[in-house]
Amino acid sequence: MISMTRLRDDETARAIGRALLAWYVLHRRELPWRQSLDPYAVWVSEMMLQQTQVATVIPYFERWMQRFPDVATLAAAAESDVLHAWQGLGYYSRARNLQRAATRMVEHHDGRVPASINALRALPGIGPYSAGAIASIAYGQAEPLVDGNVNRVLSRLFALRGDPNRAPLKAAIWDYARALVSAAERAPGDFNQALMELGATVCTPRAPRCTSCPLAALCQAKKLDLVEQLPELPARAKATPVHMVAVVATRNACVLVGRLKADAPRWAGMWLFPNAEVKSGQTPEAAVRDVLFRTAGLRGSPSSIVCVVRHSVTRFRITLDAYRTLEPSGVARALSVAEIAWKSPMDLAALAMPAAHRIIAERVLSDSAGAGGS
DNA sequence: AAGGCGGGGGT
DNA sequence: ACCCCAGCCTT
Repeated sequence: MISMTRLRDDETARAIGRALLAWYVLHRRELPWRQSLDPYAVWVSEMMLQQTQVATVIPYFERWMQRFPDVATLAAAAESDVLHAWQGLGYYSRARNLQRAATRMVEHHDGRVPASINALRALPGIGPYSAGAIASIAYGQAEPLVDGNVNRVLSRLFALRGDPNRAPLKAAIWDYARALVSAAERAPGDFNQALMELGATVCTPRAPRCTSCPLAALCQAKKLDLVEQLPELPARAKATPVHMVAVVATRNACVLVGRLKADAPRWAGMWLFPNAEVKSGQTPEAAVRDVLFRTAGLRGSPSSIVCVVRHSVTRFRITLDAYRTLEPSGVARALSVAEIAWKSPMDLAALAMPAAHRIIAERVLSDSAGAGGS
């Protein structure tokens, strides 16, 4: 492998920069957030791209920029609007952090996205990666960044053994990234984007396209036939199956939904159908009755299945059975939620719901439209 | 249906 | 320096 001391003042770093930038000019994808270097747009796109792929992000980004075109608009927005705009992207703390950071920018940074790494790092939701991305892409500073793509590209390029997400290799990769971006000082933002673009489109996790790679001649993993072995990421734990039920309680052509409390561990402030895990030894029907009573104080039993939603989140593979419960008895009260409401299926569209519950809501709407039309 | 991917925050 | 996080896409 090429040592850091060699790389720092070596022609190798400049050769890598030249080859990568020449490739990037020809192969960069035209993406909405690349049309301007507005720091706000760069920041929003980076937050959206953190755990979500480019193709998914594009329509969200465009809607977001229409709805919240600048820091001040975002800071002043209602949280429910922010969550609604983020709905479907997942990991909703990203959206809440975005708005919290916007508020701080209004209070402490003259309503602008700060440029210094330290000021960026102090903002909620901005860690080492995002700070480097904003500083280099939006402000042209020679700051490094390391994400999953960079881990993979540099692990291969320099044939680095070990887990890139753990010390000591983690620190070494940041050092390599810093040395490389410093050697590409004329265009640090483009260099960093080129590194990630290469990882996303050529130096892919599986079946990398080495024959199309501008760095193939310099790649130590290719030379040593280690491309498929690197990076050395640990195997993930297997997903745990979880069985859950959701209740679609109906009354007067409306359905019952609850808004989670602000301190809920996840989906805080969002709207969900009453739901609970089916504990071992418990029947789904019992789980439905139980959660309907504990959430809203209503008594009722499931009559039919609305739909079954299968989705995976982190290390859980969830099967969510949605049960229709007709005319439950009692007056709905917000017991374990911040607010409980009967909504017409059409009105559900205005609420911020996580993806699995949005699927149920869409099904409820299409069922009700079918019933009304027949 | 199963497997793969990831940056930030909290401890 | 860990561990955890409640999604989506590809195979």
